[in-house]
Amino acid sequence: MSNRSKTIVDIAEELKLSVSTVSRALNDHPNISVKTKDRVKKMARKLGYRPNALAAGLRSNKSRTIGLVVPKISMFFPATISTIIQNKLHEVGYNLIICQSNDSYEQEVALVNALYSARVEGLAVSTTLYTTDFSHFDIFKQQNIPLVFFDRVPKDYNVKVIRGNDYMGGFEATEHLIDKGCKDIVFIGGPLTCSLYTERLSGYKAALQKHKIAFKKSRVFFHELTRENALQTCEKVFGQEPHPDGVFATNDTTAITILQYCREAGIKVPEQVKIVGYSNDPRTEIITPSITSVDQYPSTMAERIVAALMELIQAKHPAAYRHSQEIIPIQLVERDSSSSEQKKTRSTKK
Amino acid sequence: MSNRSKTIVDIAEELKLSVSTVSRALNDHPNISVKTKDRVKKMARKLGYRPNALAAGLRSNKSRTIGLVVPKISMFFPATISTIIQNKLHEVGYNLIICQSNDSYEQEVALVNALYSARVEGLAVSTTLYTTDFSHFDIFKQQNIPLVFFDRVPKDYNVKVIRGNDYMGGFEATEHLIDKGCKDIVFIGGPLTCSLYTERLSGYKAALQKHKIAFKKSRVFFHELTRENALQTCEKVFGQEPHPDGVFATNDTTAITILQYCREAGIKVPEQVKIVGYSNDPRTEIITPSITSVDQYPSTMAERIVAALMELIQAKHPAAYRHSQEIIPIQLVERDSSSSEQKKTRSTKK
DNA sequence: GTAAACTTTGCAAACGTTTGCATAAAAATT
DNA sequence: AATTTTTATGCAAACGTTTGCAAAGTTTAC
Repeated sequence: MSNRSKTIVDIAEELKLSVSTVSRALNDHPNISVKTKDRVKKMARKLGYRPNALAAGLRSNKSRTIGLVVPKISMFFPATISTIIQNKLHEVGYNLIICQSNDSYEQEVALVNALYSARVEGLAVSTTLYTTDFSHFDIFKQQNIPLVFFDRVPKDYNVKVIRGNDYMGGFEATEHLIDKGCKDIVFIGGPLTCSLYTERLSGYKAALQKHKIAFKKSRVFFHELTRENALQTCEKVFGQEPHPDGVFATNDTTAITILQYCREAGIKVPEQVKIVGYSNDPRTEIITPSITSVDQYPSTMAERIVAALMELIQAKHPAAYRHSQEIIPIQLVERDSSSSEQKKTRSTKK
Repeated sequence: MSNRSKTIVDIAEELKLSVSTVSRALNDHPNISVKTKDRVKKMARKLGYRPNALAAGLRSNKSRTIGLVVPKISMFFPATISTIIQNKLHEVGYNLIICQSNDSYEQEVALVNALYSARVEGLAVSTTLYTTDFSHFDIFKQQNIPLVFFDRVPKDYNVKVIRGNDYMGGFEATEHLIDKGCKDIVFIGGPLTCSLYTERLSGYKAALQKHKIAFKKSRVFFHELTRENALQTCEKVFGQEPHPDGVFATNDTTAITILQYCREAGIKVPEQVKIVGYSNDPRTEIITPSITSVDQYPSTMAERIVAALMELIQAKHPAAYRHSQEIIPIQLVERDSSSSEQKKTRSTKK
């Protein structure tokens, strides 16, 4: 019993055709007659033929595969982006290899190398918090393989970038708090090695300045935006008077943690302190009081990423496209955590 | 300027060695002297050599890649599973291709074929809600490629299965409601084509029976467990008297929706109706009142999946392992939505 | 000093495709 | 009827590795 899996050679022999004809027939090459195509396809089905993508990729240098590297696929924003990218790519016949760096630089390097080794035709990346050396991507630039950075993007690396308007996000979030009456606003950001947080910080500063509020170094904090770190910062911030009257947390996990801390500590939100988060994680809508957050339109971003990759893959003179920046607008979603109205019966969103 | 990327042939020429020696040197084959290995590796670095996984995979029939198919990577449970699988596989030098079927049977078939075409060395699958024909997996069985189903698993397809104890989950959730005083418990499940829901339903029925509560057909509902469908069911259930005093929702999105509906409609949870969800989605802990849910230990499951794949890959006589079932225990996590105590000051979990 | 054993390297085929070029056959043009 | 054009097919090399086998070189054993 021949357990060996069938190849186009088997089809060719069975039909007394050459392998080249079979190959072309299966790929719907225009030079092959309809009759032959039918015969070949029928025989392929009969023999249970399965194409070997490795062989095809090796020979043609086209793997029909895209690589995606994100910090963590279980976080809301990257998860949403990944979902949509995958679906869009599937529509155009590309496979996606999703990888997560776990915010480890070493893992990112390893993954990028592995993806190159797999000869992906394009790469989309949101870097770790600590990636400042981008030389592991050089090979992609050298070989002219489409390379798109999104969300967390390099600061000084000439490449295609698609990112949210983090400056505006920071600005609007802060100004919103000011509009609602805050005068003493804490900023909690991730490490400044990461593009996102420098931008959001700039926006924060600009809003303060516009409204003639002094920037105080003691009111800004930087650390990985985990629950544990957020709690520590809460201890510092609320451990001594005067309490701030507003907190701008640059991710939603942090915003949620602060809200819970305040609830526990008997600090009323939004009456005593108002909170704004970032990313519009579904949890912000569910918690009580619901949390104002900055929506980054992940689906728009994902669509743009796929579009950019496809453009670059099809481009004849690719170099031209490579160094542009696309900025996706953001939108502040106002909820109860920053409300200035009298508290009224809470209403769930329809 | 030679832009062509370097191969082991280039290294061999440079060093006046044969390609076979170079290949073996790079793979740390024991027959190669340490001295040669060093020379080869140094030269590889110098030339900027990058291995071609397609070529290696083609020749050796070992792609060092695993495929994963889940319904949707942005949902809590599959996202968590994917994250851990990816990390575990990375540790042992395997790549992972994550795919989502979007609960479409056609897409599942297409993805499975693509993964076979990519010659993955193993496949882990959680099926769509509607997969009842599993013939697209036959090729993996025929070719003896490790195949592991998890969570949503086939009912009549002889294969390795790792799943949560959904029967017990259904039983404990229901019994818990009964213990808390419920006598009229609504069950909301997904389509019965999916293994999960038949099991959970059996558990529900068993708990009713044990406590001598009659099973009423009018109190069970089946539909895709989306927010929209949950709202419709709410209309039916709460649109007429008598209201049930308990609801067992077999996923957390549904549980959350019901809670919000009740809040809106002025039905007090848990006083008038108690709610239990399924999966222990982080949102259940955050919402007020927090929702009792069944934890499925996704990390344990993910670890078992990877372990099973690795065992199967290394197995000499693979057939033996193939048809076993592993059942991961579940745990009911009690929260406020099913509490029978007097309402007291709400306390956030530490 | 010769045989046996071991270590290290090389030869060449193989993996399953794709593709440039040549060619045969058929159709269209003169 | 001869020539050109078009259509359909085949030949053979190539993609970059891995690997069974042979062989050369070195060490060990008697």
